[in-house]
Amino acid sequence: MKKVSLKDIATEAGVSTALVSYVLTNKDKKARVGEGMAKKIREIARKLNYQPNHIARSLKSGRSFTIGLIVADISNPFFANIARTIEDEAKKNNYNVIFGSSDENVDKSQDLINVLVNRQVDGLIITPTEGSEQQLQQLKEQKIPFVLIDRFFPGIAASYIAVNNRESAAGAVSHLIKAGRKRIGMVAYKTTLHHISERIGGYQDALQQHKIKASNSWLKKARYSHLKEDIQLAIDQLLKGKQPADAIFFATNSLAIEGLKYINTLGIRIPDELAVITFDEGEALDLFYAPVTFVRQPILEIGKAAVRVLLEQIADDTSATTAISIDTTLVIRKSCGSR
Amino acid sequence: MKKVSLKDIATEAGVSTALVSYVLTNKDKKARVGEGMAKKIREIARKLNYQPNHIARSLKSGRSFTIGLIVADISNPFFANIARTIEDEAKKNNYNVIFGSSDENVDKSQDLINVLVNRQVDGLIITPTEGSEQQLQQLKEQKIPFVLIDRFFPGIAASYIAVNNRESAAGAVSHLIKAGRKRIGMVAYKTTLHHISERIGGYQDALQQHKIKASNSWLKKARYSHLKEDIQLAIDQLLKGKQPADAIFFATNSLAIEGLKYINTLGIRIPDELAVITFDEGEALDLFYAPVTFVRQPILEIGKAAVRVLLEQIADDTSATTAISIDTTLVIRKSCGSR
DNA sequence: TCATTTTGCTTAAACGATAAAGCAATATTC
DNA sequence: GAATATTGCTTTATCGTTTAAGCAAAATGA
Repeated sequence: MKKVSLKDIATEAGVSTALVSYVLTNKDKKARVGEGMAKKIREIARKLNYQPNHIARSLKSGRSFTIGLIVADISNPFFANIARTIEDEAKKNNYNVIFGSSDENVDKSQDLINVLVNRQVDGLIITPTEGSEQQLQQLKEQKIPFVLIDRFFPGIAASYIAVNNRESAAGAVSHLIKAGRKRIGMVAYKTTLHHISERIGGYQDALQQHKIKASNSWLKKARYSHLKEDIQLAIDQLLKGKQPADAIFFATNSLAIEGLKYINTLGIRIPDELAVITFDEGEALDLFYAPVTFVRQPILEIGKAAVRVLLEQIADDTSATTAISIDTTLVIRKSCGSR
Repeated sequence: MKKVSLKDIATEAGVSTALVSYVLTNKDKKARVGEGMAKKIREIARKLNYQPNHIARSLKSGRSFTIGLIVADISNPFFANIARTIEDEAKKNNYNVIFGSSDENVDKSQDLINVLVNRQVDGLIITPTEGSEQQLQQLKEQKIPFVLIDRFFPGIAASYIAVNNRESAAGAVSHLIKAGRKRIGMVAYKTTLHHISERIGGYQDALQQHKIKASNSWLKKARYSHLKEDIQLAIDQLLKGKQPADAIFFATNSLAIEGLKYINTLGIRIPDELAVITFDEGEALDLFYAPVTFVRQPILEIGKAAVRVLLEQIADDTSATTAISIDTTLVIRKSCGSR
C-alpha cells in the first residue's frame, strides 16, 4: 500500500525511470520518446494513480514551490484576509503557503524565519516586527527573496507593499475636522514601526493644516501586550476633564474594536457625544449601531501584489527591489455624524 | 553564497559527511564518534551557520513534519482562530502547517487534499465539505492520517473533534424559551452536513420538550453561496405576518452577523422586539449594542485536541480512530432580554 | 604475545525525481 | 553502399541527508 513511484511505473512498463520521468513531465517530445511508449507509460501512471513526490522534486530542483507567510497574528481578521488572498494567488501559480504568527515578537519572528527557510520556502512574505531589521538584512545576505507587507523599514532596501499611511491618516482626520470636530484624539500602538509613525504623522499633518493646535495629551499609545488596559486608560484620559475629546482616530482595527467595547460600557453615544474613525475594516465595525467610518486598505490588491512581486523576485534573482504604495479609500458611515 | 551543507562541514573538518551527520543529529555517542572530533564538527557547524536541509531530511525519512490544514475559509474568524491554535500546537511539536480554504466546495477540497498529500504532509486536519465522503475514504485507503474538525460523517469511521451540537443547540433554544419567547425561528445553512443537522435537531428537540408546536416555516435555510440574499429573505419571512417570530437562533457566526446586519437596517430593536442567539463568538457580536448571547465552542481545546489526535495517529499507524465530543458553554448577554 | 574487543572513522546505498550524456539500432543522404 | 543523422532508449550522476555495514588501528584480555 506504499505510494507509487516512478520506479513502479518503470518496472511495470519494462523501461527505465528516466523514460517515465520524461514522459510524465511532458518532455517526451524533447527527449524523443516513442509515441507508443509514451502512451503506454501515461496509461500505467493513470492506472496506478501516480502522484509525483513533491519533496523529491524539490530536492532535485532546489525549489519547493512554497511561500512562507509570517503575519503578526493569523487570528486577526486583517491578517486572516490577507492570508486568504495570498493563498488564492499562490495557488494560481502552483504555490502553497506555510504560515506562522509572530505576535509582534522579534524572537518568534526570527524563529519563524529560520524554520521556514530550513523548510526551503522559495520566498517569504513578511509583516516585519519592531526590531527585526537584522533578520531582514540576513535574508538579503542569504539571497532569499522576500516581500514586506503592511509595514517596512525606510532604512532597509527591500520590496514592500504598503498603503500611503500618512496621506490616508491625514484624510481621515480631515474628515473629522470637516465634520465639525475640534478636539481630536488618536489611539495608536506604542511602537517605532513605520506605518504607525506615518499614521501618527498624518494625524498631526491634518491638525496642523487646519490650524488646530494639537495637544500632546491627545495622542495616546497602547502596548500590544497590554492592549485592553492601555486602551481603557487612554480613553479615560481622552474623555475626562472639562474639555474632553469630541473625536477619536484609531490607528488600527484591533485598537478600534477594543476601544469601542470600552466606550460602549461607558454609555457614550456615537456619533453624538463622540465621533469615531479608524484604519481597517471589520464586521464588528459594520454591525456597530453607528457603523464606523474607516480607511479601507485594499486587501485583495495587497495580497495579489505581494505574491506577484515575490514570484518575480524568485524568478529573476536580481536583487532589484519593488516598492508599491497603494491608495486607500475613506468609507464614510455614521460614526462621525453627518454634515 | 550557496547554503551550507553537511558536505561543506565535512570538507572543512576533513572527515566524511556521515560523521558530521552523526554528530549534528546527536547520535555521536551511539555512533562512537571521538569527543574531540565531535566538538570540532560542532564548532565548524556553528561557524558556518549550518542549517539542515529539511527537504532532504524529509525525503530520507519519509516524514515532512508538516500538517496540512483544510478549512472552509481561513478568512472566517472561527477558522482563523482554529488555525491559530493549530499553528501554535503544531509548533510545540516541531510541526509546521500548510493551509488551504475549500470554500465548502467538494472539488476544491479534493484539489487541496491532492496538493497537500503530494507535498507529503504527514497528516491532515480537515473541515470536510458536503459530499466529500469519498475523499476521506480514499485517504483511509492510502493510510494517510487525518482528523476532522467542526463536522464529521456519522457513516464514516474517522477521528474527529466536534462539539455536542444537538445538546448545545437545544440548550440555546431552551434559554430563549425560558426567557419567555414563544415563536422561535432558526436560520441555518442549506446543507446535509451533520453538524448543521444536529443543530437543527437540537432546536426541534427543545421546542418539542417545551411543548411548543414548531411550525415548519420557522426553520430557514440559506445557501452558502448566496448568503446575503437568502438570509434577507429568511428574515423577511420570519418577521412578516401578524404572528412574527420573537426570537431567532442562528446556526453559525457568519449567519448571525449577516442576519444582524440586515436586522439593523430594518430598525428592529434587540432584544425588545426580537431576541437573538447564535452559535460561535466573534468581536462583532461583542460590539453589538445588545451583545449577543452565544454558544461558545472551546476553540483552543478543539485545536489542541486535533493536533494531539493527529500526531498520535501519525506515530501509531494503527487505524484506530478517536472521536472527541466537547461541551460548549452558553454565554448569556443582552440579546435575549433578561429575566 | 596473540586473539579479541573496542574505538573512530569511511563506504556505500537509499529516499524519489531529474537530466545530461551515452549507445545501439534504424533511417536518411549522396 | 558507406557515411551520417535520427530515433528510442539506458546509464549515470545529482540534490542533501541518514544509517547500516565495513574496516583499520588501538586497546584489552588471556
